[in-house]
Amino acid sequence: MVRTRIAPSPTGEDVHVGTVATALMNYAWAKKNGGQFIIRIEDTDRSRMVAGGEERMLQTLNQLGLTADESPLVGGPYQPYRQSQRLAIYKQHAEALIKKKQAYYCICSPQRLDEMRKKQQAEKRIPKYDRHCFNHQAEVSNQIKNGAQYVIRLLMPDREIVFDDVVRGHIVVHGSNLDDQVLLKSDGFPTYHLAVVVDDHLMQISHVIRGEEWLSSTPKHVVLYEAFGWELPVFAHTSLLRNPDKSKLSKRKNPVWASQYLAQGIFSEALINYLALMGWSHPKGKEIFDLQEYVRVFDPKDIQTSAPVFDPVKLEWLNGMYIRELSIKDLGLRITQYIGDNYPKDIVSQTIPLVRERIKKLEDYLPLCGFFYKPPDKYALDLSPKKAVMEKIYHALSKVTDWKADQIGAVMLQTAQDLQMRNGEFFMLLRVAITGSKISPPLNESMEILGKPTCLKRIKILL
RNA sequence: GGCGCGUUCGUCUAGCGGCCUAGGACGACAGGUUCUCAACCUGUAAAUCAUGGGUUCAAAUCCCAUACGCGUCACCA
Repeated sequence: MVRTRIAPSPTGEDVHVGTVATALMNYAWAKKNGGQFIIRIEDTDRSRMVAGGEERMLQTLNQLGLTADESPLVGGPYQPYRQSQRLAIYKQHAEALIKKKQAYYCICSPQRLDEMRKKQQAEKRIPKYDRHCFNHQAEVSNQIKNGAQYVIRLLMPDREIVFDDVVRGHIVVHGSNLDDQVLLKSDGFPTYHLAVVVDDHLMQISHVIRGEEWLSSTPKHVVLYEAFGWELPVFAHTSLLRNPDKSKLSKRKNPVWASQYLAQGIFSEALINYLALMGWSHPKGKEIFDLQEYVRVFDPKDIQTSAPVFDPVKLEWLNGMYIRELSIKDLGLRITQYIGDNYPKDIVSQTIPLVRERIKKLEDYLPLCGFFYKPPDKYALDLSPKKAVMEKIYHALSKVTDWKADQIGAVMLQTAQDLQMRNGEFFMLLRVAITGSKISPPLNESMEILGKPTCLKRIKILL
């Protein structure tokens, strides 16, 4: 049985696009194999919690179509799915490790640890816990009996730790390079390392697909699995998304919350499609495909080892492709939903065929089409020296009886000829007069939609 | 600094020892179309496959070293 999970921390405003990328792979692998995809909230760091972060994260993931079979929202056979509600389980497991002599109590104060590390660094040694408490266990248990605060540390074995990663291959790290990791904090909360191993095992997770940032701590997790006598899951460590300067994707250099892209009017299908292309490629070289198709062909073995740069330009191109694939009706629905109810629906729907090839995200609609709903408040060209031209246009237009794009076009062409103006120049003046902008949807069609009275009014005001 | 991972056009990538004088896509540029902008079509530039050594009849592909980048070294995840 394939069971995958993502284990995000609610330490941000929303779900990070990197988390979406790994969620996508986990989701696909579970679905491809008829298994389950689980969302577990890792809220063991109370100081970094962001209020409302969990709700927004879960909601955005849903919106993206990555719905979990088991989660804090829908529950499941291994609930609770929020680590803060599983404290007793971690404590019990940490203590079991003490009994097995694979972990020990430690009562060192933060100050002592701090001084120790400073000293080690000054001596250019690797900062590592010096096992002071391990070497004074009788004394330590005495103090704990008297109410001293304690943590539980893993006794890191002095041997090679090996495991296989689907993406990275065979990995060997020596235990002497690893610290005696704290498993249980003095506030009774587990650290990530304990909680992730205990939960992944208890929740029967078969494949751990997660970001590369976890690769260096995986040996610790392997030690834990072995200490508990549990079977290892399959590990696959994926590359991290990066900023253009190759640093880890960060807020400072890019929008990182998935909802920020959705808010621009990027479709969730396009975001998913784009993210799928980060560090993976379709076996047939396809660039555009839906989630279902991705599920069908995805395999963790095909994940790339190098870290891709997240490029919003290509995302926007992709979204443009999705926009153009939509029917006029469906795009109209999406745009209406995006811009809200303050715009007359009949006008909106008439403008859709004019903009479908011209926008890359829904956010682009209003800047391009605002003139349909209100007259220009400024003009991209100074039209005051062109009153004679406007006069001609006004008279020609007022004689049009059948207010249709081709009629308007014919009359305007004739007017340009009469004025002995080049078409380009003539239509540019007209365009700016009607829309205020040098860039607009096709003019004749736009004027048809605007209607004769409105167009005449917009010319007249310039006379 | 220790440990780990990585390195193919600006970017996403194909490539799995001969099909590679390295293919596709985005972007850029040029042209076509055109009343603008797009869309669409055609074309161009763009990668000494990080560098240096090996292995082999043959290497982008296998091995080693170096450089560079990234990650990680917390009672954060």
